[in-house]
Amino acid sequence: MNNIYHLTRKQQQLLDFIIENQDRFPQPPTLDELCFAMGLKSRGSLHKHIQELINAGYIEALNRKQRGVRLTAQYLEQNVSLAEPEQQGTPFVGAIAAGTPIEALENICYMNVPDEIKTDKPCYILQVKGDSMIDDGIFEGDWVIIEQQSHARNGQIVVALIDKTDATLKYIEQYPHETVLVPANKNMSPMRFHPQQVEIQGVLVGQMRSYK
Amino acid sequence: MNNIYHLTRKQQQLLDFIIENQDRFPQPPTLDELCFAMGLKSRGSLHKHIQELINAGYIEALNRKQRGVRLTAQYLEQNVSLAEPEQQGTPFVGAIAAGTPIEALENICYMNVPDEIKTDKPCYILQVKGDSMIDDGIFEGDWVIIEQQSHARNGQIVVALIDKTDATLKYIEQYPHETVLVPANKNMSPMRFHPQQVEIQGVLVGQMRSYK
DNA sequence: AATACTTGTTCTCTTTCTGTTCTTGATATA
DNA sequence: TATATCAAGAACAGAAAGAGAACAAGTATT
Repeated sequence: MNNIYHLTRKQQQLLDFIIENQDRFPQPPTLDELCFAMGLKSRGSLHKHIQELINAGYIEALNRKQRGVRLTAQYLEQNVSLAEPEQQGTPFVGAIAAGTPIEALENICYMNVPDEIKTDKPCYILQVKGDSMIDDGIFEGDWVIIEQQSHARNGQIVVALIDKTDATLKYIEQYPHETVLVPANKNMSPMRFHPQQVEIQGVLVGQMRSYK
Repeated sequence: MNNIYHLTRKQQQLLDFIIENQDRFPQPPTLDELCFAMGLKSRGSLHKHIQELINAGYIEALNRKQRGVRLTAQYLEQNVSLAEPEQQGTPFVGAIAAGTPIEALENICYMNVPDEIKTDKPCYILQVKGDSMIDDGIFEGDWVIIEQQSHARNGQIVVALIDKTDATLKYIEQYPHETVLVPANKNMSPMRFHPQQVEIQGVLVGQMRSYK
């Protein structure tokens, strides 16, 4: 599978198509099916491309076997290794303040957050406005890393959306008949809501601050 | 790829364009596509420039093959190696506590700290023991990112080595006849030293914490 | 097992696309 | 003025791509 083998446009296009649609076919497609799917009228034309992809090592030789168009094992390996380092980082989506909805950034940017302060699951970053969590060492301007999830355990710090309008970062205590959001600020009081009023948008997993 | 070939303005411009827009083309662009993208009307004009870039070693020779304009493998390598100088991350070297020297880790590990909480200059990471900076939101177990330097401005938070034995993280105030290290903890008092006793090992530029 | 059907393979022919070369003229640069 | 740089366009040759026919090997049906 040396890359001295340069694919032509159509060959690349065909390869992309096969890769993207490999799940769509319960079994590997016939040439005719592939033709139809790609808008070609002649198997012969397609076959030439297939042959080149075989030579290039992307798909297995089909040797007259029917429904033989399948990607090479080697290629699949190579492909996952290529696909992995696509991590562009954790999205920094906006600012969160007590009492107002999340201010979304017009253009999301991505930060390279170390694994130590995030999780394997989808995370996003918010910048903190206000000082409702100041006693816990979360200050105005800090970034918080939030794991996206819709439930939480009591005592966790969560991003909570209240009445579908106001987002806030608070400790959460959930009881059958009420949900309490507790700030970490001795000048502020816990807020009590009906459980239906509060929607959890994520759980705090990390925090960071710049002193520059 | 010797630079004895000095590129003309237009050639350089073309090269820059290709480099910047290589993601925009799903496949290497044809001369026509490049013409259109650059606002030219004639392939012939473009071709001469391409030819020079080939001679200069930036672009693969296309030898009548219709596989479009693609950058040389050598050039790409050289380019990424220039752009990303093997950043293995910021070294996490140990823990810092008030009153004892830095506990060095036996094997240093590296973290991928985002640019937002470090600087361009050499930085390292310490884990905080104790609560001498608790009023400033730096808690036990937090990581602090330190820019390595031997001087600081008054009011900055520094890693200070006292009498060449004890390292500590404190605010610093330097006067001609004494240096004061101020904790951010209302239960602790500022400590006063002769300037010779205190050696600055770095300045705080960032902090991060895990809630996992 | 014999049959018809499906599907992969090979071939030729044709059309379209794309890199290459030239010539001409315009504009800048020394 | 002389020179280098650049753009435009025409013309050409080779490459890429598609259509279709004919064949052969596999698969399904009876």
